[in-house]
Amino acid sequence: MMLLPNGIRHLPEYLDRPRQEALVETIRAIVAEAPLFVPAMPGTGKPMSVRMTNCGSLGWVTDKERGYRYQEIHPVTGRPWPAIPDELLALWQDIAGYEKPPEACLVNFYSDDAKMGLHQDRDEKDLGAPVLSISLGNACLFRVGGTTRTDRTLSFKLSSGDIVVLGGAGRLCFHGVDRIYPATSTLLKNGGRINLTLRRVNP
DNA sequence: CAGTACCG
DNA sequence: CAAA
Repeated sequence: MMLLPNGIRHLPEYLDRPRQEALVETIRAIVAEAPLFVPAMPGTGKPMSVRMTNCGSLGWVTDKERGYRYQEIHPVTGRPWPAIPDELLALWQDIAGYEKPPEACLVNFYSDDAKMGLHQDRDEKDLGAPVLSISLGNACLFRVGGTTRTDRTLSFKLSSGDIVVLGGAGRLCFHGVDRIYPATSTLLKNGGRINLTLRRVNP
């Protein structure tokens, strides 16, 4: 386990290849039920480069008019999100060290040219629970900073099967994805990267 | 500002 | 507003 500044935990190769493959199949089923959508920035409506969907009782969404929020239904289909699969609930039990289960699992799909700007996860009412992030597919350059945007940042590579835990002092740290490294994994036949983010929303 | 322009 |  790699301990980074602010107590952020990096668990390299936490998931072996068979577990990664099983997760990808599970995600395929979720995406079939809750299709990927293009999120838009609040105010400007500028589309983000990632596509996303969710599973869980709540999903994180954003659009021009209403901005960042959690809601119970898919913004395009209007249906409830699929349930969080047992394998992810088990992962949370094993790693998060938090009594209540996650309510939201954000599924972000990064094409090989997608990025995610530095941001904080601060839309959850329960900031005591950690945020658990799972990487699948092509590697990425991940960047983490401190709790203000101007704090110095540290960049490192995340590979398929890696898990990052933002908890404790690191819960509100700025973080983002600067680039995807194309063709660095054979897990996803069509390339790209999937990130799963498990979060507890309500105390 | 979960975004991006610009410059060196 | 800053890193890359």
